[in-house]
Amino acid sequence: MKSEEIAKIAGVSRSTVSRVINNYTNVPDETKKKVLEVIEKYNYQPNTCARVLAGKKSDTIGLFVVSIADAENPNRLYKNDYFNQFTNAIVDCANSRGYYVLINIIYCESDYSRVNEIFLQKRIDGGIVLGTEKEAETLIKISKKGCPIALIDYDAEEIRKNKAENENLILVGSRDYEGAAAAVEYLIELGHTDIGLLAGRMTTYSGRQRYKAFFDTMKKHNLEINDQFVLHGDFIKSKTSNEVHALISKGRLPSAIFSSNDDMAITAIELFKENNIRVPEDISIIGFDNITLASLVKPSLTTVETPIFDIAEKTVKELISNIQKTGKGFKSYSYNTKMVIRETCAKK
Amino acid sequence: MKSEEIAKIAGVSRSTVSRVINNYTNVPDETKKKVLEVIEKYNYQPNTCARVLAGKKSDTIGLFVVSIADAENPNRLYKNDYFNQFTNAIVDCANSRGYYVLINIIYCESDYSRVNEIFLQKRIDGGIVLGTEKEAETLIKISKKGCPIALIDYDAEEIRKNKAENENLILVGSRDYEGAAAAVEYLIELGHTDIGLLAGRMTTYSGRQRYKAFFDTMKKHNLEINDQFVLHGDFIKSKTSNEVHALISKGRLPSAIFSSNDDMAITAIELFKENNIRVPEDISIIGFDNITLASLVKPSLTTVETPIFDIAEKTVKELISNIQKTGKGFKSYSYNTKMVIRETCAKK
DNA sequence: CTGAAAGCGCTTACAG
DNA sequence: CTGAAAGCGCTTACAG
Repeated sequence: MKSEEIAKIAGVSRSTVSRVINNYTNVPDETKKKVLEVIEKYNYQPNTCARVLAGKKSDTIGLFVVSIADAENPNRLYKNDYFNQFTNAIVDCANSRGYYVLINIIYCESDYSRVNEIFLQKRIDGGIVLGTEKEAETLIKISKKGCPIALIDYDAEEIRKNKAENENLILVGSRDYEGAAAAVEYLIELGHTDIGLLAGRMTTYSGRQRYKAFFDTMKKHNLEINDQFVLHGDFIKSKTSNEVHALISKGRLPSAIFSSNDDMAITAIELFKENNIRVPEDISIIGFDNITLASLVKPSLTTVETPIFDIAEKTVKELISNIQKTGKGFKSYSYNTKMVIRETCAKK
Repeated sequence: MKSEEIAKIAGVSRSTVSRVINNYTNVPDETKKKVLEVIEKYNYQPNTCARVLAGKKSDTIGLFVVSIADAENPNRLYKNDYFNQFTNAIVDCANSRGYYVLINIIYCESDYSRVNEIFLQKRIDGGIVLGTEKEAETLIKISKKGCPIALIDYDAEEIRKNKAENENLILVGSRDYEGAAAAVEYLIELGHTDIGLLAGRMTTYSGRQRYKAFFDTMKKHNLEINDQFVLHGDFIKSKTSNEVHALISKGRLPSAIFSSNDDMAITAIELFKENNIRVPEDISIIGFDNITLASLVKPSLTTVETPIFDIAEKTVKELISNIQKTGKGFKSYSYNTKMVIRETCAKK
């Protein structure tokens, strides 16, 4: 069924059918009603490709999820709760605004070229990149060519520096520095002085912010940091296991650990338990993100909540506004985090 | 950049450029090389919509995830680990075979019309429906019109009955009846005779199979079933809480419970713990699915593993083969489940 | 207010 | 082996 057939049945021209579909104001109610009835009756849906080719938008957003999981794990992303929540929230928000979501997983640097390809193929009106802060230059270049792009968890300051003129770039994230600082302050308030760090991946903005906040806060309180207690988990389960194992085998432990995300915190807690190190009696630990799992593990994880749903919603909303040119220009938004106190931290 | 410009630069016609792109065999190597060089140099990507309009496939698969989560939860799907794993596996498999995935969340019956709409809009070449076994008739009707559709976790027998002539339908699932029967057998072997059931949603195939297997296996061993011990959690957390609460308040408990999925099992365990009922000392519990969480909760959950990745991979593979017409006809595949013994079941 | 016509960027018989 | 041309199903100036 195509618009021409609808036109014939309704006794009008294709132009008029098109005007009705596209909500032109200069179609008399009667004509409109007649056409809509036929459309309804035959369950007609305009061919999206023909519309796009004729100049309409595709109403499709590309979601590019950058996997940071272990390369050796064949199912990779597959188990990352944090990304899953984001993905669902984004799909949900987009769908409810009448947008379709084309989802892509990016495993390696060369996969970034897909972002550009998909834009060039005219498959999408805009893109959201979620994950490690890689290839920012590539993405900025694409956005400068007129493709609206939203970046989640990228360093706004860094990008703003010389890209302020960019009209198609949106940055959304959370104030992780403040969140991480609050977490460390909390441990200090509990009386801890010998605090360790489970650091995230330095190629991510959040990884760096949480790292920096840890050192700054410790310094602010004149607390020394034992190099042995700075573990590089890189947001990866296997690396975290290795690092925590190494720590345990050295014999001496900090009295508390700030972990740059929940996944690593949970991995660490598992290992501590296996080695008869009690949490929080022997060691306190605080995570970051408040993933679903955080409230379900035992002991439940004290953590800092990232407002995933708010971030996702804002990202979708602003991206759509850029696509429709209702709002333009470089935009950057940052959301507050929130401490969620549960069972893994005790007084020293 | 369009094919005509590439043609001009390469000194050939649009037709030839198109032939190169579409891998026609009758293009001499030299011509092919020349054209490919220009395409490469200018980073040309053909406009997908123009290709589709001219008769090509869109190389896009629609993924329709049916949410069964609590209606009152605004984030709904958002927290369902089981679906997330499926989604990721499907995207992963499709991407690696050169297919794009358009993802949609279906919340209510009326959302099913979107499946048809998206096909009619020519946005997708095929669709995968994942979730509760609703609206099978609607979906079968769509597939009969020539749209390849794959259904995950639908009742093959039921559909096969009078639809064997359907060329575009694929069913993939797991042998849940056998898996559930094995789980109940396991509890019986441990010496349990007073076994309860946490039943899933009866509108799902897996919900019914797991339910039926429980009753059949109990009967096979001449074990009585106490009506009070049959709880209807419907795969929903809040309903499960209510049912388990009611059971606990009645005072008498079964010595073991077969739960139709891990989510409900984990919810139940939480409640038992809150009421000082020890798992597995006071009550044994076995789940189904082996979601990520199952190995992480304490005590870790004994369960029956559904081979999510295998199912996803097979679904994508067969759907693509139907799209490309390399393999045709009604197809139905079923995968074996596997017991994963952990810590939540003890001898009676 | 509305129709005829051009055009979007491809692919593919068709003819040579 | 290859180009000119028709056609895919829309939208939108243009003219009336």
